[in-house]
Amino acid sequence: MSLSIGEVAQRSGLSVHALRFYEREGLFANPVRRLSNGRRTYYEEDLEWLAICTKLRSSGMSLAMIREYIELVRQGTGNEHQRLELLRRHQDQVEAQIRELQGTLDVMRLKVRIYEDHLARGEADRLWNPSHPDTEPCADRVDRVEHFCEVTSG
Amino acid sequence: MSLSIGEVAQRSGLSVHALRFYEREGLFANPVRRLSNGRRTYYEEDLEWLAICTKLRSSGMSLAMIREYIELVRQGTGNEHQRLELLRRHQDQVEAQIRELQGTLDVMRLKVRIYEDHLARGEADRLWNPSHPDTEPCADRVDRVEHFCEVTSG
DNA sequence: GTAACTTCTAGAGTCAGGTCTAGATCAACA
DNA sequence: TGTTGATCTAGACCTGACTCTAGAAGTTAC
Repeated sequence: MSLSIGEVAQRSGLSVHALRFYEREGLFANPVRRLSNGRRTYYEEDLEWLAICTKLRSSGMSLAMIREYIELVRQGTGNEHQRLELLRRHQDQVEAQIRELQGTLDVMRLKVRIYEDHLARGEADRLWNPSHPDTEPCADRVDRVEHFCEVTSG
Repeated sequence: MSLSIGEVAQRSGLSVHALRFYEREGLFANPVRRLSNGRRTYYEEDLEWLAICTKLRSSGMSLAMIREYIELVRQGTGNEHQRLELLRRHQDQVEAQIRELQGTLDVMRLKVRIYEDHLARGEADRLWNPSHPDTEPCADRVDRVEHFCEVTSG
């Protein structure tokens, strides 16, 4: 029921280096236990917490914020308001991030479509009329100003 | 119609340091022009590109990828397939990131709700029955295993 | 018993993406 | 004419989140 650092690394997806680093940084809920020979030994609940931890990390929560949270947890009951506030703060950040990404995504989809159309036309042009007059005079400028201007004005 | 580095910094939101850094890193579409006294001078199109650039950055596109893109643009027409592929690659990344964030968000919303309920009950308890038997025996464990377990199993 | 493997600690190195400093030049104003 | 203030270059420094190294010691398999 107890795991070595290597096993935890495998199961959590974190490196042994990262596990030691997280410990130094105070990111474990409980102090990591040692065997009599000095080696670290982990339990199921450590893995559970690490899973949460990496989930929060992947949503962009900083190690500092995770430490803040786990410190509140370590203090025990009575600070739930603070924990709630902390989670809400990150939730707001994540929501803002999603909105931002959605915005960029819309623009990129448009851009991709324009390239696709351009290529389709370009290939057709080459088949029918190699020196088509509508060909862009300066790909660079068209690229930035026409194809991407929605970014700047949106 | 031409702008100093300070003006560009103000309008783009990037620092003068960052602008010089971006230039060194080859992130400008055109080489930045200089006045006779050696000072940089920028044009509208540089601002437009910087706006695009920061949009892409804010969606997590690395400077390396932006450079890759702008290098294709600089090469002129003929590599639209590569540009398209590059944009699609990033689009996929952004989509994956959004899905990931949505997942974390769902979990956090649940967590927040649990804290809210807990606080509501906790306060009610305190009013009616200060030593309510349902009170959690170990906030720490409950916190990790009960409240957050959806993270590990979802 | 010895080779191969894992772990330990302290501390150095890495990478991205900037940020800041020093010392010089240049411009604007009273 | 002196004083701000903006800019220049080269290069050092910073932060966050690891990652790696060296040297020692314990573990496992044959």
